[in-house]
Amino acid sequence: MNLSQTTVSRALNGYPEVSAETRRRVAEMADKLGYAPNSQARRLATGRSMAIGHVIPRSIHEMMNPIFLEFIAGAGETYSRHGYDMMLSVVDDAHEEDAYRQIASRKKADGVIIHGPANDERRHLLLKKLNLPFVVHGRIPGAESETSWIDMNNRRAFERATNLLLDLGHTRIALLNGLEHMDFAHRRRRGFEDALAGRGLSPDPALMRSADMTEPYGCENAVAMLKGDDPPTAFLVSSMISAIGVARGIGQCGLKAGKDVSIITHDDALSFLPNCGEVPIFTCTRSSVRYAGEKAAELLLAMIADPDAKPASLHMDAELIIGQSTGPVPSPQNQARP
Amino acid sequence: MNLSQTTVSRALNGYPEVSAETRRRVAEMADKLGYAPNSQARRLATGRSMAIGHVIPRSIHEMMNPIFLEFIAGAGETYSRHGYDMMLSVVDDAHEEDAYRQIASRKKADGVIIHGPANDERRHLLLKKLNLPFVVHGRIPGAESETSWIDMNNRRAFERATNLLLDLGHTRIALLNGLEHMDFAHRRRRGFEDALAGRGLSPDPALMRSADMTEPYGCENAVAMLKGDDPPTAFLVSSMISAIGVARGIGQCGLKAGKDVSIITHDDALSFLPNCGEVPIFTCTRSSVRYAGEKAAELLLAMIADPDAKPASLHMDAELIIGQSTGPVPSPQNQARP
DNA sequence: AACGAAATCCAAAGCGGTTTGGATGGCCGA
DNA sequence: TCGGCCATCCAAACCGCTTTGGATTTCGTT
Repeated sequence: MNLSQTTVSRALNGYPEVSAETRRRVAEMADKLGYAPNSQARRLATGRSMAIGHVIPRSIHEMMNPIFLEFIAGAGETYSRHGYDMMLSVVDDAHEEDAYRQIASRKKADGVIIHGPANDERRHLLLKKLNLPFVVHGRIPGAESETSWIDMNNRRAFERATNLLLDLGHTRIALLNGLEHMDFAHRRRRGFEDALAGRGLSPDPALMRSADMTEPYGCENAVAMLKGDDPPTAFLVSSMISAIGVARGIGQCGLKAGKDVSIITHDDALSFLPNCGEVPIFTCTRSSVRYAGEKAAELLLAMIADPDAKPASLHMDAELIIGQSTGPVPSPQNQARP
Repeated sequence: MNLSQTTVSRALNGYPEVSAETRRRVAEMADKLGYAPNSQARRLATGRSMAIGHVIPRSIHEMMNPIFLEFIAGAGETYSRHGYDMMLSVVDDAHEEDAYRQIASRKKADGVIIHGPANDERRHLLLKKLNLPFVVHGRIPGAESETSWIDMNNRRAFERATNLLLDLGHTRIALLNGLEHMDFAHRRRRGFEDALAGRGLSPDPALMRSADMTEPYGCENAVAMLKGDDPPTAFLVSSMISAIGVARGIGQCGLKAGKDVSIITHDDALSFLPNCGEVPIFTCTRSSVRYAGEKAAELLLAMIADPDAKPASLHMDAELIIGQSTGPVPSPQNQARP
């Protein structure tokens, strides 16, 4: 070859100061030799780490679940399409701040994604101080205009779902929500309450729960409520997984979902829990969390490419899809009781 | 301060050639200034990337599911405890090889984990050629002794589970397996068949399925089989998620799981699908995939620390846990039919 | 009191790229 | 024929750390 390091670098990186012929030769050689620039060296020289960080606390919370993975899968595709790496840090809850500080001071990533913002979120303040670009998956209450985020309209989705149940004649509607110190769950609850208020109804605390969205959570609470006096005729559930539990609970009580008791769940469109077919099993509000991951990544990469741009955000509406799990409220005399 | 770069580096990295007093001063200063060595520079200088790669194909396969995430969570903890980063690459199926090549040639990671080995696995050959340390989660048939791996005893687990069902009097046992071109599913099937053979029974192809382990997969096949002639009295299922589907299907047929029809499932101990309590919902073979992740990471880090060490492996046995979903085979006259 | 070993610390040379500021040569118009 | 302008290519500086090989100081010994 007998070419300088400069020329090789320029040829490989597509700079114009190199002839087409030379570029071809370089590419050919690199291919034959299996050469690719050492990424550490390149990162050091350019000052960009070409990586996006995701720090996830170790605790077994809602996030550490398939929804999170699906988001990651979406984001990961976008990253690799743009030549970025994805860096995951699984840390002790107490060291979450440290993790961000390390990413910033050691320049481990060019930006991060904030997962699962809480009602009293503070991570964004730290990240601003650290001057680390970030995008929020969800929204930070009170900081909507000064941060970049992507979120679905949780309030509206649950308002619409509740209205559907009300239209079907249900008035005793139970809400099995996620942890309400998380922003998304908080909004869903507001949507639920707003819809009830719109019909002059007030929510019954006995029919509202907030916890990690496991399967048994759905089952146990469904059974408890259905066996209580004045049981609900419908359930509004925050996750497919819990909804499956609710369905099981309904079955345990000798009732039939979609007939004796209605269910509407939120469906994150998880790959291993398909809820489709001609008539999906569950009536649901659906929003692909994988798509959210893709978009969040795009947003973040754009921010990194143009640091002076204003914060951007994407607000998506969930679809309301009718499935087999909803029906009109049964007339009292037909209403089976355990 | 007025200390040389050399001294600072040594102080921070715990080398002995620096006095305790100086080390203290350096640490203090670093803390006050929020200084931490740039990781790219360090990686370049040391030649070690201090990262472990996980490449996951984009396709929606069994891996891209909560089980994978749980493994990741376990491994991630171990990594961060040892100062390693975790690098995830989500790539197009066709580019999986490229991804490994890049990791090796650009020195993006010091080692990788192979997920979901197939019956005709080849990735390990490439990695050997690339001289990239790796650990297999699962086993590569025919390469057990020359690779490092961690696996549960799939064959034995399903053999024991099948024997339990046989002991309860079941002879019509259905197997809803994962994709059998994957090693783990292949082994589970062998366990199932071995147990049957041990009692002089031969498996009925009409009662065996192999597919992605979704919820509907469980439900649809359970319904189809139960409505067929000569239906099974028990199901052996490869995943909790599908098992939930099976339970739903059984309910749809007007039968009761654990009474009319038995279910044993494999339980990966996923956080959002707890199957415990005094008497777990499902009788299961259980093995924590999160623990597997921790151990795999430890194995790999050890390999990296001592490249000359022989391949090591960890073979774990699953627990067989009795839950509510199994019972003796119902006598023919009591056997409800849809 | 002189000497060698041990304890500390430092200057400078990598690590493997990117980028800056020129050098070189071919081709054009005057 | 010659100066000027591109089009190409190159030498060297730099990115921020680790590590090598020495220099300097301290201290126990004889």
